[in-house]
Amino acid sequence: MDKTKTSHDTEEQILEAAKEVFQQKGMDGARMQEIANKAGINKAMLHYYYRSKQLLFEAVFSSAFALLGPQLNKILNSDVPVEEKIRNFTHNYISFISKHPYLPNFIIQELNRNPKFIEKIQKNRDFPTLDKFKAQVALEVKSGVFRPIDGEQLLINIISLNVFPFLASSLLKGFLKVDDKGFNQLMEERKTEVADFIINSIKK
Amino acid sequence: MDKTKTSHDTEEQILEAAKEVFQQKGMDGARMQEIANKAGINKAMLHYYYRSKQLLFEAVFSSAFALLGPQLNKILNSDVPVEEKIRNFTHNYISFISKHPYLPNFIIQELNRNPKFIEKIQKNRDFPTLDKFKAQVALEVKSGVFRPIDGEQLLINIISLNVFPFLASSLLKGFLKVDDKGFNQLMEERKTEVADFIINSIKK
DNA sequence: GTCTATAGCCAGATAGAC
DNA sequence: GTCTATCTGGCTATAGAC
Repeated sequence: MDKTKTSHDTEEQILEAAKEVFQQKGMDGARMQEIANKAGINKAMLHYYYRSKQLLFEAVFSSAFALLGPQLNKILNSDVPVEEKIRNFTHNYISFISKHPYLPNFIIQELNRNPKFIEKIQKNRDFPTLDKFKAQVALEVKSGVFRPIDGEQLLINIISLNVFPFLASSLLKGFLKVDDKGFNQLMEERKTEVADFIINSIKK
Repeated sequence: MDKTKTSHDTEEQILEAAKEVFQQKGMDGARMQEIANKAGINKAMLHYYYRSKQLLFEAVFSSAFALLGPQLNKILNSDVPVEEKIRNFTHNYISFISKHPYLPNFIIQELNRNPKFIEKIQKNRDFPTLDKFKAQVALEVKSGVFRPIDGEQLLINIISLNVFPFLASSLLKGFLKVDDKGFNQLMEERKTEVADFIINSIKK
């Protein structure tokens, strides 16, 4: 057990604990003490490794955002037809969410709080590009398979239908008067319902 | 200018200022000082009228939530066909949002932070009910006008498509690489695009 | 009802021993 | 690298004069 190994472990434990707390409580609601407790170390160590709450937060935010790129690239830049992309994305999204339940809400919330984060992240090399997806959609429209629809609007629709219900789960649970079990049931049905809904709409 | 009038004005000014600050910053990020400044009065007055930050927050939250009921009742309980409800709701939602830009995000965020709020609000007498809408949809399905679709799922879809883009505006702006102007243009197009998208999907 | 001044607390950050 | 103890500032809330 050399020093490097120990250092690496502690740093990693802090980041894990910080992810949990920041993603559930947000920047303003998070407490350094809670992160320290969850990491099983002292509050002073947080500052030793990350200097300040702000810097620790940014480390968490960047690593959270980095998970989104691959998800979106799946739908944008893979080599399959649009229809299959939609089915894949819709079906896979629930399992992604169950691994990272607080992630979409966290990202959207903190991005609204501080929109300049987006600039930083756009410069990232694996930031997803829309060109391929838009070209695919345009081709399907031109060849008469799809009704006329803008690729960007379609993409907004796909993301909206998949992401929103999890963002607003509390609201929907209250509104539809279902408990956790009932809500999960509805989401399970959406694995196929959403893709059908989209494809019914765009196909001629 | 009697005392009652003065009192009423001050209380109202505080609530207005509190709405702005709480809806932009959330419970944790809001500062009583900022609310006082915005209301043009002293910090002590906030406590004089509302006792604590928590109670002031709850006043803001309740009044924000109360705006949602009428919006949803429009689509759920008016006496027009489903198709028309969808067009009306979709078209009207943007002008509603432009009056209350931070409202949906605020409600969803704070509801996630503290899900017990929903219980309080469900007891409200004008809490929207889904029965009529679900019956209408079921009838259209039975008579063969709509393809088979569950009313609850359709409702989730309608809300998702309309609300999400505004919730995630920062994310979408960065992602689609558009500025405020370009984003507003996209949202303007959605006034008709979203309704078409939904109706194309559900109509046989 | 409205203000100024301040109490009291809590959280982020640091000093310094080991 | 890790800890305990402490500083410092900022925020909610209240006391008390007018």
